[in-house]
Amino acid sequence: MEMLPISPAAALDEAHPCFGCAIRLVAVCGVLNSDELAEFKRGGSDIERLAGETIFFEGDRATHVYNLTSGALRISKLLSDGRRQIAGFLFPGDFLGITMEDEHAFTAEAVVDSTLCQFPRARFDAFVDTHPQLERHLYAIAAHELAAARQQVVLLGRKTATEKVASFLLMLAKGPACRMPGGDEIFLPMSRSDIADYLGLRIETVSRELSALKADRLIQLTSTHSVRLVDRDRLHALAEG
Amino acid sequence: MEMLPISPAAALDEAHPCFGCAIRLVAVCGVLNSDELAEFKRGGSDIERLAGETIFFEGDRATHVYNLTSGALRISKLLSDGRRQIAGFLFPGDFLGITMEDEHAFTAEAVVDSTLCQFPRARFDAFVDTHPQLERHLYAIAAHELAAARQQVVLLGRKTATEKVASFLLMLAKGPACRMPGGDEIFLPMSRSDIADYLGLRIETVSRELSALKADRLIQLTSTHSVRLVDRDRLHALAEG
DNA sequence: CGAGCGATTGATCGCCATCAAAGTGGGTGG
DNA sequence: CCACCCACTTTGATGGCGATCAATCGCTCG
Repeated sequence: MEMLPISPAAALDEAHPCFGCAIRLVAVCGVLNSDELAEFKRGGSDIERLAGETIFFEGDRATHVYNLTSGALRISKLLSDGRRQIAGFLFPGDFLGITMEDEHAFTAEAVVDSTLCQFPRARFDAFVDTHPQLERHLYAIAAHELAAARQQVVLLGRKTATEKVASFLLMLAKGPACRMPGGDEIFLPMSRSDIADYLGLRIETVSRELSALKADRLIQLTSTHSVRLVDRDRLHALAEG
Repeated sequence: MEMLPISPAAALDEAHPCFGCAIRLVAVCGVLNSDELAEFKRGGSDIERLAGETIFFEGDRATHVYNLTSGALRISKLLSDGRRQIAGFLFPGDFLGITMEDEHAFTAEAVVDSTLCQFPRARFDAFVDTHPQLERHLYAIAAHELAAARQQVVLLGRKTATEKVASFLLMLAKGPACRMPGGDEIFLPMSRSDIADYLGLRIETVSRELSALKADRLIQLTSTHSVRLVDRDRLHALAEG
């Protein structure tokens, strides 16, 4: 997910409800000025979810929209026999709730302890109606998510297990959310099971592919939840077939 | 793809450039009134593409947006070794060109002889800026495409070949574009190769699965490009695992 | 230190890909 | 009008990648 074009937000007074919000500059609210932001924020509330807890289930009425402020989420869908597909991960600054349907088509859960900024959908829609730049921004967000979803379609439809895992690591490395302080190390907040269900594989296969990349000196497994990318060029070559 | 909520468009004078446009009521331009539509149309032009011809290639600069007026399109991506994934099909009324990038990420080609309404992107964007209801509509379109792409993610990541083919047939049956005059028959404008590349399968597998569904009396293959859905309930049961 | 869960590694299986060949149908030219 | 051609589709035989079944490892927490 790339940085969206954002109009510069004004500095906020310390008393402003969004003062100190780590994601204000990249999130959907980043296009609002100080007064607009204050009005916007009054319509919402902060909520927390521990790792594994649910924001909403598929089939739930889509009563709210959300902005992820810290942590990580997964959006997933279950088939009747328990097979699960994860359609995406969300990181701080990401917007949750793009839909035109009454009911959510996917379940949203916290991958790790997370905090969100929550808004009733009706109020959010009304606010958007009066702020065209927000409407524009929402369209840009939807377009980005569409591009990401179609990339995942290519990955799932035509890539091998090795290519899938290499692509996944490079995708995380590209976004700012999973980069670790040092240079080439990335943080994997999600479990092997989450990775497998995102890539359309089983956990054993993910584990084997990671081990194989390690054996080939393309990566180092610095811990179960962190990976160092040793040779990005060869990783890219692998990822694109 | 479901019908979007459309404000009723006024009847058009016979001299109006969009008079007789078969898709005006469902397309992106459907939210415009007669005068707006005339202004909109002046910025665009009609183009034709024969079956197999390209609208744009992945990597091309995204200079235009399009509205499909007749025929069918596929949007696809090639891996370096020639593997192809089709990310979606477009039918009359569908909008082509949702992207925030300079370059198209996918190739768009005509599945059958097609006609499109073409607009320079800059002019289109300017027009959208002055017509908020159009912006809204674009957002709704993007949200729908996102939902469709994520459905395809689930299909590609977790469904079996049988489930994929059953889901595909039901998807086409749901949209109005492929329904044939009679009740349960649907028209498949695309080749087996297109179907295979959409479902992440090979053409032999698609053919075998269709034959198996026929043998099980769930469908009839009325011709290579048409299928009669005999037992939708069992088809649904198959499609959802 | 032991329990328990997630991750890794190993052995075997099955679905779908691949390789191969025959069938089908639409279009062209004789 | 008919015969041929070529591309697409269907059907058949075999193989490989990733799933499944199974066992061990290793970390965290009580």
